[in-house]
Amino acid sequence: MERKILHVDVNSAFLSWTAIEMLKNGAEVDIRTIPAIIGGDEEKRKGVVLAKSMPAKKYGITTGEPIYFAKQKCHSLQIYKSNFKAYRYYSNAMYKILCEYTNKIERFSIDECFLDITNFIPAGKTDLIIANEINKRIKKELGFTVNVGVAPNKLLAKMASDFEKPDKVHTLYKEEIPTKMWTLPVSDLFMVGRKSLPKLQKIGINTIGDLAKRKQEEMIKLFGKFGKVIWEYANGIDLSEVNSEPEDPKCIGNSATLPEDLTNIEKIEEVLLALTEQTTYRLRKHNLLTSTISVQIRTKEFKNYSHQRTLATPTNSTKIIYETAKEVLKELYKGEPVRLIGVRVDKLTSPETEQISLFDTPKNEKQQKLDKAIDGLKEKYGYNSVTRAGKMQIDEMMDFKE
DNA sequence: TCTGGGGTCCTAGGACCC
DNA sequence: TCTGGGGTCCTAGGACCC
Repeated sequence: MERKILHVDVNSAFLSWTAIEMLKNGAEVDIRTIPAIIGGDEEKRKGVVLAKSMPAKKYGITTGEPIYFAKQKCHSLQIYKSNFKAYRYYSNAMYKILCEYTNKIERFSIDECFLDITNFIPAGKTDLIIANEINKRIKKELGFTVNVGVAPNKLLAKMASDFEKPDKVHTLYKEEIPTKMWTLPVSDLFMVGRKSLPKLQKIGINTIGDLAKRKQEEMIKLFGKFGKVIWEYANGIDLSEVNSEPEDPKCIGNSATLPEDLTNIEKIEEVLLALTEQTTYRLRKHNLLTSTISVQIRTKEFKNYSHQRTLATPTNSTKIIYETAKEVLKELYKGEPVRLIGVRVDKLTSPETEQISLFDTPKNEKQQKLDKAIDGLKEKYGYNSVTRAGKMQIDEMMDFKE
């Protein structure tokens, strides 16, 4: 049986949400109607475009590019800060509306959802009618616009929602693939990015149709598993289910670009501590343990290095994870100026399924109690209410979200 | 010129085991 | 001097997504 899948995508999400938040607070201009972007702080070297208005898009401004470039493209460009608290609020409000249409719904990101409405289409209605209803209701009730893609699977629904924007509903049924999708440049295909585009062009693949018409074996030979995936996507094949069960994360990490390059190991360790505290706090909030700790650095020259270490016993202890991270950093760091530091925990497991290691060390109950107490205070009074000595400035330097 | 931060998945080489 | 094959796990790096 053919499925009925919708993909709902908020138009210029961060910018739209900032716009309605500003209007709510008495702003006179709607920043959706002028060349504007949401961006990081250039002075703190976080200056990239996170979202752009439609007028800004007309100047050729793209998401992810340095604000410095964006300004050169448009001298009157207005720049606004992100507001994740508001974004979460609007994301949840939208999700709540979408839940009225099906219970098979997946939050793909803060501003995108997949809905499987196959078994939830009332008599007399169609998938397209429901898509239009959703589009109108969100605009009316929440004040921002969305694109909705209507298709028999997730990939096609996502491709459809990416057609003309904003505030549009598009279908991409099987029979529409040749006319609506194969004519597009291959870079428009989901998963074809900056690096694979030139490789595809080199072998004469310029449109999604070019890719679809190749032999699958040829793509596998040239690109391995990735080749199989993009060949299937080009042919509109995607059997993946809309997954309504939020899964446990596979990894948790925090990283920060520093306002200035650091070479002083003590300073680098201070930042590492702040990052480790964020990461382990989130790890405990998920009620998970980790057994692999990795540290990442980015140099002044934008070279990335990482090292990791696997522990015999899973843990969520800030102390153990920080001590490990420090050791990993020591073997990683060769003295070059550091632009970014990151810490990440992998191989996450639930305490219930924890294997008792032969080499298990007695649990440090005192340390566990301390972590728990600090978490409680952060929960109650805000993340930055409790800071370890010597890292106050660092917390201010990094915008903690969540 | 300037280049965020949070993730997922894949690959390739090496260690180690049977 | 030469020297298997299959499997798992670990590590470092990278592509891609929003």
